[in-house]
Amino acid sequence: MATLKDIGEELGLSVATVSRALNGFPEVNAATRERVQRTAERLDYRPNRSARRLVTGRSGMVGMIVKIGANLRAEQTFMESLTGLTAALAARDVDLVLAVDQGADPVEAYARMLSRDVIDGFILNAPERNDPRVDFLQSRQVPFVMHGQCRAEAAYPFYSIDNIAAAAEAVQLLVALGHRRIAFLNGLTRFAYAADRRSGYLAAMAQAGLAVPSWTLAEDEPSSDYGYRAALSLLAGQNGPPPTAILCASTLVAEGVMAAARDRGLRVPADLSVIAHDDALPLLRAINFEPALTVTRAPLREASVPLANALVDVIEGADPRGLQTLARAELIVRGSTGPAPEGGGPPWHSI
Amino acid sequence: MATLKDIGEELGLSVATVSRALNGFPEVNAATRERVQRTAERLDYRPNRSARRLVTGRSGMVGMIVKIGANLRAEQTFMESLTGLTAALAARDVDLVLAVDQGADPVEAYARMLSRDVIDGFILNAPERNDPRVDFLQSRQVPFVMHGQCRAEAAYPFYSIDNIAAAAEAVQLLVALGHRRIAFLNGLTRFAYAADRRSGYLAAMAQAGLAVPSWTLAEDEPSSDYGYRAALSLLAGQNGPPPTAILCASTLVAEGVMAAARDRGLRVPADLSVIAHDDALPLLRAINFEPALTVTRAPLREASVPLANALVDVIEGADPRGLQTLARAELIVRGSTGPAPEGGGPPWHSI
DNA sequence: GCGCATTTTCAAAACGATTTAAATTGACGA
DNA sequence: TCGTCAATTTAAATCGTTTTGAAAATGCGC
Repeated sequence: MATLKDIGEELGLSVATVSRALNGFPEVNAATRERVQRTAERLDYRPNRSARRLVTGRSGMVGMIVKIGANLRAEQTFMESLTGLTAALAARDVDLVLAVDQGADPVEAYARMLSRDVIDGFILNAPERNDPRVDFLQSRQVPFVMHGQCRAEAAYPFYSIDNIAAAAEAVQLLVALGHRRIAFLNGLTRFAYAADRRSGYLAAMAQAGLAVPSWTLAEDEPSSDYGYRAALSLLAGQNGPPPTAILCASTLVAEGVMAAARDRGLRVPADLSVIAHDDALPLLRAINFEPALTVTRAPLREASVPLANALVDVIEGADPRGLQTLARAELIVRGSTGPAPEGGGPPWHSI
Repeated sequence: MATLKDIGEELGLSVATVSRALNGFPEVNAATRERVQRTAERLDYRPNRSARRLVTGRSGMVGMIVKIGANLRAEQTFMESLTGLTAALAARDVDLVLAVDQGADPVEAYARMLSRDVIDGFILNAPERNDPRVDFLQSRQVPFVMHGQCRAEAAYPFYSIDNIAAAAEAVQLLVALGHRRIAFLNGLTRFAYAADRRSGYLAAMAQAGLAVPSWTLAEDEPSSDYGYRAALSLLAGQNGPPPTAILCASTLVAEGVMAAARDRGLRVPADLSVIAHDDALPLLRAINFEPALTVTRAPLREASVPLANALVDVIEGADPRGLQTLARAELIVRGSTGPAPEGGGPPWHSI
């Protein structure tokens, strides 16, 4: 393996100059830099990370911890994130070290990884409200980037979509189509994304002057099964008149809802409109639904590059406040939403 | 952060002695070692990994590459492996670097990771027959450990279960129960595990003098859906008399088979015996089947510790031939297997 | 008390990068 | 000719460990 010394000897230069030339320092002669770069290329030079780390204190590795659960969805979205992240990090010359957490304590896995002393920073995902990992890492002064939370006062970099707006826009579309009874099969509100969507849904409903009885706002692990069961229960109308539109936490949930509608002999969108949030996972595509699914679309993979760059930047000392992105989900109207049947019927009453 | 020098100064010893004392070299006085260890403990000394690596030339990181596909099963088993592996590697002071491969070339992702020059070795899983990764890594002299293949002449460490024996034992159990028409819904035989099970199944059938028409030996991605469709087709008996027993590649496949039996009004095990191989994944447990599923059981997670240790050993220069484990699957007889109906009926004829 | 083997310890040299402080150029004006 | 200044380059220190070769300390037999 070629070293700086090898390059220096080859060209009759000191390692210091070679190091500077390769790291883009301004005080090196343009011609010299050119020669150094060419030789480095020819010798297939690659810096020894241990040596670099020994002196800079950085390792070029960031950590990510997977919280393992029984639900497939988390694994799927995790895989999708992973794919993009490893590529985006590699472009910044950083590797991803992975660990799996199966414990009860949410910060223990982070502490363990930190104690191994090879990590420059972390990528956090699936944040809960007041996520304890944030306090922990901040108290230890460990750089990290958050995927999925957008607290305005946050002192750390994040990338998230505007879940409040996404849910609100979905509701507004349905309201414009004449719907008055719009149910929401949300994700678990202990997670920030679901809590935000809940806010957006409630705000938009309130703005349209529509009541939201508690039984029309469900929450659960967003699975197809959940969508099916919850929709059946809603459409049975035991607690009140059934919704004319259902807003779904994910395309998986929508899949279940569509199945439930079919089983009850309802047509989509004539009898029931269905709209979902779409992470654009490859497995279950909204356009393949029958009818094609109306969604608020925000591809998960688009987060990879901003997240990777933000983390590397903040590790290199950048101001986190310049590294906070709040992306918008795109509303894509397809065949699963339509005008409310019979003018939408009467709205629900509050309980 | 305390260093060797700190400890040395505290005790009036040289760093060399301190280093030796902590690393268990025999030539250091027992009393000195004791003193050093106590001081190290007190100062909360932890070796600087970069410094150590700089001199040993190793990084303390091993790589693993996930082949991404559309099938959930791979992700699930991958997650299960990951959990155990990261823990087992951590016990040997090694971290796991992960990358995701979505390309067509099976070795490209390995080459890319190697070129980043931070990896001491690899963990390979899901080997195919004559897996090209083996040749590639051997030609580059990169240490690796293989999960799931057991070639006797292999010059690398591996951990695998005896898939030939597992399939054979399952067949033998069914034969002992009087079954003559035993179908096999195998996994994809381009993978080593499925090729081995196929051999075991065919050998055991031949030994029992039972014919195996080609349509009774299916292969596919082992999903519940595949089990359902394949079982329906088998039980319809278009190609010949239906099997009285079905051997399944996984519990997922068995789930589909059970559903198909139910839909055709067949009772398990009175009309149809079902047996599966069980990786003991947490999601779908064989005892929760109705009736409880007879299986050849080999928990995936039991591979983690042997794999991690074998890899670290071979990186440290151990002879790979001492690091090859062929584990046995445990045959667990539960309610889904029983005596063949009507004495098993006539065997199939060869085609 | 001496020589000699055996423990035990030490100083110094790696490892390969970054970075500080100093030295070397060459150009220019005085 | 000399000094000054800027532009480049360099030697050397540094990071914290492992390891080599040598030195010191110890124990033993005589």
